[in-house]
Amino acid sequence: MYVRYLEELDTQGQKTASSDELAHLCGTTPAQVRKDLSFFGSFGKRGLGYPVHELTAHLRQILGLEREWKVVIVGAGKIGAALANYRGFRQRGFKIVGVYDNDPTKIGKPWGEAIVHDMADLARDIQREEAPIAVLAIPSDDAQDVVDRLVGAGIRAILNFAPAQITVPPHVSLKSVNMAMELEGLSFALTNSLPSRGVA
Amino acid sequence: MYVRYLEELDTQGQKTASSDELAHLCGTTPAQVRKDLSFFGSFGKRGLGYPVHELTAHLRQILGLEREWKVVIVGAGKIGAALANYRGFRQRGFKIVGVYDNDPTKIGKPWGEAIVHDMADLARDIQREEAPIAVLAIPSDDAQDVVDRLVGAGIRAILNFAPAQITVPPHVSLKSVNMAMELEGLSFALTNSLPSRGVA
DNA sequence: CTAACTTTGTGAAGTATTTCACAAGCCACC
DNA sequence: GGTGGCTTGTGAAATACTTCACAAAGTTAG
Repeated sequence: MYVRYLEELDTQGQKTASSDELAHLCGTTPAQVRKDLSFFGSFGKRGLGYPVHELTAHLRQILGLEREWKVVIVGAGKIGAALANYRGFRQRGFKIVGVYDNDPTKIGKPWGEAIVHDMADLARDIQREEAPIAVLAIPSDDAQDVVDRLVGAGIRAILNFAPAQITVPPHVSLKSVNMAMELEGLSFALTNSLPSRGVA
Repeated sequence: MYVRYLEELDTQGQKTASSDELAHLCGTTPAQVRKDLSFFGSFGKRGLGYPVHELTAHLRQILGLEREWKVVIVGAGKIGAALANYRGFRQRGFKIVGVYDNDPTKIGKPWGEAIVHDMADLARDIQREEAPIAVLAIPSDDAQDVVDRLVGAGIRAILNFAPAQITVPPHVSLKSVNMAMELEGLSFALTNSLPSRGVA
């Protein structure tokens, strides 16, 4: 989050930013900003704030954003399509090296800049391309099966959009995004008139 | 999360579930399950566990999932398309009452079961339909503008997919999902060989 | 009915996270 | 070069969250 806003400030030509300013941008508190950043090092100058450009570079380094990550998308449905075309991924250094599906009517068809590959080739291609990250956009029922195959092929991280509980071995990182559950969280907030922080 | 798995158990005809069983399903601990549930009431029977069907109903009540929520989707791009067609929303009681865009080449065109409406009508329709929830799938640059208009029209909750920082008044609930940021989290985990919980 | 076994609900203990508050450092101006 | 006004970095305090551990309550079997 800090990287996002620091890059914006950098583009605008701002040289330094105080913890107070970053806190307002990110919807948190100045103390939180200072604690967070101090965890990784001592980047700021007292009386002045944090050097925007330099701090951005430091954080990008820490987050591993200086390199390009190869990503495969599994599932050529609507969500897969949205993700494959999402410019934000490419902009931020994630290169989509393949889209996979097991639907024979989709395999071989063009798909944006790429074509849809057969899921049967997934394991081979992951190893050949050394793609460490997979984005999962398939129905829940198949999710764990596909994950097991990905893990077997040596995948190291998975971003899961299927609304299913999934398990992976400890050396594989997993993040799940469940859109219906996000809406249900809002339903709870509406039902119980929870105050919002006003920021997200 | 509990609702999701309880519904599954209910469908399978299971009458009761222990905190231990729920914990395994949800990737947490039995103590956590008991604490979470006890926050809302005392639902379980000692020696037996929680009554699956009854607990589901209780939780759905608490979460406000017993009613139907009307939802508008703003932005008829790829992400909007994926969301509009996402069956999970409808299945879980969220009814999409309209899709809006400001692109003249899209307005009036069919869009799944609905047609794309002009964003100019958004405020009027929200008031007429009394749709309390909006899903935002538009470019970041326009996000805050559109949010302000939604708030002005009386929207009460917003699920935002634009990678932008957005502010709303305290009476409006806001949740943001930033897909690139999720990937960046995985990048950090890979770069730093963080162990995963193995579950999500 | 009793005894052995389960499982909840919950204070208390243990961790983790956030906020406070202030010394120390840096800049700018005179 | 000294002084005043900012702002960081960070221990300590406060708060939040998770886990422990066990009495109480229910179930099952004989």
